[in-house]
Amino acid sequence: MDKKEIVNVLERISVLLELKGSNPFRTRAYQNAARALEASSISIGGDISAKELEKIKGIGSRIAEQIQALARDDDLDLLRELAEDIPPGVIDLLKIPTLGPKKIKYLYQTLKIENISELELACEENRLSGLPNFGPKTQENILKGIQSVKKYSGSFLYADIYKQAVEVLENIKSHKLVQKADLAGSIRRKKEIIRDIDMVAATDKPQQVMDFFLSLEQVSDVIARGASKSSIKLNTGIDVDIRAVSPLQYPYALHHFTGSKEHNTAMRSMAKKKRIKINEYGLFKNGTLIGCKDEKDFFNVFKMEYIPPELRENYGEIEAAKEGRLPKLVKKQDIKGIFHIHTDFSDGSMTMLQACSYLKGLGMQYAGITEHSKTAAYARGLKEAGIEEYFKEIEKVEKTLEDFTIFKGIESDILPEGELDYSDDILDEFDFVIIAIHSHFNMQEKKMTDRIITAIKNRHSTMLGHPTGRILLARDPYKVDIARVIDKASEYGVDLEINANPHRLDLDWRMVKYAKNKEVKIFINPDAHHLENLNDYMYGVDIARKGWLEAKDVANTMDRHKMRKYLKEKRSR
DNA sequence: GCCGTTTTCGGCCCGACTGTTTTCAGTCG
Repeated sequence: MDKKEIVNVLERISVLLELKGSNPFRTRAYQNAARALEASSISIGGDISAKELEKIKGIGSRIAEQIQALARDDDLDLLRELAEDIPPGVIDLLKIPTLGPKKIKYLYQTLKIENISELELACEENRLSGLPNFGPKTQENILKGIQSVKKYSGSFLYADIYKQAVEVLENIKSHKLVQKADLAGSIRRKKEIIRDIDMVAATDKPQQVMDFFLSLEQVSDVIARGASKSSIKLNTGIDVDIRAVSPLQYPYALHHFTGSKEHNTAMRSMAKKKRIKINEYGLFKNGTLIGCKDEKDFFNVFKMEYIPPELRENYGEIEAAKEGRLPKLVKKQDIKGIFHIHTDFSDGSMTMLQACSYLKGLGMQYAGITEHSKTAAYARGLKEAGIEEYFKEIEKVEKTLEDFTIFKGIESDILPEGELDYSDDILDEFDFVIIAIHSHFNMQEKKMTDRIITAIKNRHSTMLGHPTGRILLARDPYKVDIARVIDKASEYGVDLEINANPHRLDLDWRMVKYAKNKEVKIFINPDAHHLENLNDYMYGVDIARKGWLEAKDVANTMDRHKMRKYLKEKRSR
């Protein structure tokens, strides 16, 4: 089993233990271990040593052994035993809001409810109402929850809901009693998938702000209404939570509601050792508030650097902030040029001139045009005969634009055996080559990994495009040992792409950090087919930041002269 | 199950809201 699968197993054990009602701290130990393993840069092979694993904080002797067993045999007695006790459908019940492990366990034991459909039927037949601690309201809420899960997946793409979030936020800000308001939660942390929108408002009259919030025209349902905290469902299906606090409490509340839960837990635990209590209202030493005017002050109380929201995942940011070694995260302004652009030469809708003029208008210095290669017939991939015309067009457009460089590129398919689909002679003519998988997704992991590594070894390869092939909320990544791919990319001097298309955001930020540790450079590319997609590179910058990247880690922060030299050196390796 | 400036046992983050109760457990973030 590879690292990612082992992380999944540990998370699964945690969920199963929770459903069994085991010691909650044991449950959390597995969760923590999963995160710790995921965040570590350790490489997992069949011969991984327990000692090596135990060095990771959060992994003790017992779990180290279990990870060893998983890496070696793909098997674990504990998991098998737990899975025998609990049918797979029961785990799905956790997706239903208002339903947690305790209630699920009870329903499973008393009513033998094993999946969502059975639960729905039981609610409709009024079998829940009347059970101890279950009343008519609970039953109704569960039914509502099931409908919501069925109708919406319960998850949303960041790009799809960001606008709605800002719209609601602007509404809140417009209220005369609101002094300050910000987005918080996963959207502020720039997670690729968002389950709900969180915001915090500073006001001296929380009740009036709550009333205003609940009366917004986008509200389709009120989930909770409290004196300082409320939740609503928007008519687009996503929930919004808002918290109103006094202006004095605002920085603490903003930190609290930005999370993540794991970051907060670790911060509180750390604070507690210094006899400081953290809650959403403040930092308290012996019951006395430690004043902070903003989040920067907040971290400063613990002699920590300010931790940007993107990094607050308890992936090592707390230790790094204490030691003053947080990265200076890459910014949108650092990006000097854009690669991975499809024009109407293959399956794009814009002309080359439109794309490049637009980028120049954004202040960019260069573009790397990449049409699909010939195997991608569905996308009108370039046949050998069309390449000369393609180059001529590039040269023509380049001449019309002053101080702007266009690099001649191709997105070359990686064929099933790992070969590229043009001859060496032809590949030699391009300034750069993005290698990528577009077919034969269903391969065994080893075969897929070897296929990609074979392509990485090709001296023409500049970078690996959308490295795992995932489509968020739609298609799983193909089976690939991405850590091994990154190791080989590092060895052979091939870069990796963060595909910034909001449906992809591939490479995943967790692995971006891994790539950084392996000194693999990253290109942030929009994979644009339409003019408006060219701006998507900004989502890629968010992901790069979330993966701890600095400007020097991102290839397309180079100016156009350095980039030309860089690409040339890559070709001659 | 993990961990240690309260160290090898005894803790393990903190609070709001809901729905069920009649003082609180469960869920959520």
